[in-house]
Amino acid sequence: MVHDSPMSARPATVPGSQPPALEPGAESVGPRLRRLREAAGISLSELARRANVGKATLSGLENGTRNPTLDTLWSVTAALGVPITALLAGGQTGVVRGTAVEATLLQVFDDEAVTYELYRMVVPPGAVQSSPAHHAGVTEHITVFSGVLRAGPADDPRTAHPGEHLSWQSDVPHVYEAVGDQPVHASLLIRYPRR
Amino acid sequence: MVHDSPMSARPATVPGSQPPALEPGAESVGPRLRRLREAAGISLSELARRANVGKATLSGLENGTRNPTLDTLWSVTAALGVPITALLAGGQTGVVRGTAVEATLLQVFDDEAVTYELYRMVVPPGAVQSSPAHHAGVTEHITVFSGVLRAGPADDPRTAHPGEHLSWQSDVPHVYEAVGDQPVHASLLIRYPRR
DNA sequence: AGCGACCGTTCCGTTTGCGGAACGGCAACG
DNA sequence: CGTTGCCGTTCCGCAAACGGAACGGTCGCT
Repeated sequence: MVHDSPMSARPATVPGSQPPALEPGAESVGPRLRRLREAAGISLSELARRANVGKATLSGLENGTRNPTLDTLWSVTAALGVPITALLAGGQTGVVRGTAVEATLLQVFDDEAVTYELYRMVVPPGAVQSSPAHHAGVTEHITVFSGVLRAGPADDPRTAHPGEHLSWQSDVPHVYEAVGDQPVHASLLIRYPRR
Repeated sequence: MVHDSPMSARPATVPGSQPPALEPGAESVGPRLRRLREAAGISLSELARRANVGKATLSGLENGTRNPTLDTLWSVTAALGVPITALLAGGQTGVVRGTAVEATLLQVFDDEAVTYELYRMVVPPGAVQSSPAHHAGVTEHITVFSGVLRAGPADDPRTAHPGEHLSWQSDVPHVYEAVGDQPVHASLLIRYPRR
């Protein structure tokens, strides 16, 4: 079930989400494609030829007047020799904001009986983030990049310095807090055993 | 930051690249979407409702009988709260293959004085991967997803079960090995303090 | 100048992805 | 039982993305 995101706030997938025209990240696809093509030093016509797509398609894609098909994206990025994520990454990662932390969803792993969500987390100094209990069996794993983090179960938090690791069962309320006046950068891995 | 990707080489952009039907990675989008949706614990109809797409679209998408529009992909992944790359990634990231392990570079973090490389690692059973010493100060952090891993300094490896964590100083030769006959899936975080 | 090659855009008929409305299947109720 | 509710699939008219063929513009060359 909707494994609650770490900060309990869902990424605002507003129920009545009505994309008015184009998605936020979509409009950047055109410019990005154009830059990639020009970096490869080939013309629009040439790329269209190599990718086996129409020049009209490519033109419209670069100018943002078309809503390309996945096939088209595969063809174009393959012909450019870049991963398809080069056009799509970064724009719309799931960002979760709590009162004190900001976490960006980087990857989701689905293994046989477990789902892992990997976040990149920043905890600014001067505030404490409390997070309610998750479902039973959920564990969190943090590796600190920089700063000093105090985190864990609300009644028994622990401290980690850069390069160190923390993990705990998150079926109880837990907290995150930056120690000192430096923000904490860390990776957060949440493990959800599939019920 | 411009962390040069480890494999900056162009993937050969075959001149006569003629994609016959569907691209190699495209066929995996359907199953991946289905698993993400089921991991979120919601029905097809429910996801269609939240994403403002037709059930027909979603059904066809999961079964691989449609060639979705970028708009559709944005809507669906946004409603799931995952980055769009969760459906598309994996095709062309930097893959590092050793004699026994295969690691996919997911992210590079450059913080003030440290660089982190985050890998997704698979260790097949029946072989031992030896890795030479890195520079001083380099540490490795592993979280096991599935399988049982035995890894660490060559003279003192330790064992980790699913959900458990290992870390060690990797300035000495170290090893990775799957215990039992199941492959090990894990995340590997390597920390390089900037000299 | 004229000519040819190529550029990127626009027009247009065909193809196809799109959402809405059915459909059958299944489980939970009265 | 019949009814209700939701599931996932299939049918279908419509909007739109598609490739091919024009188009005007800008270079080199004769």
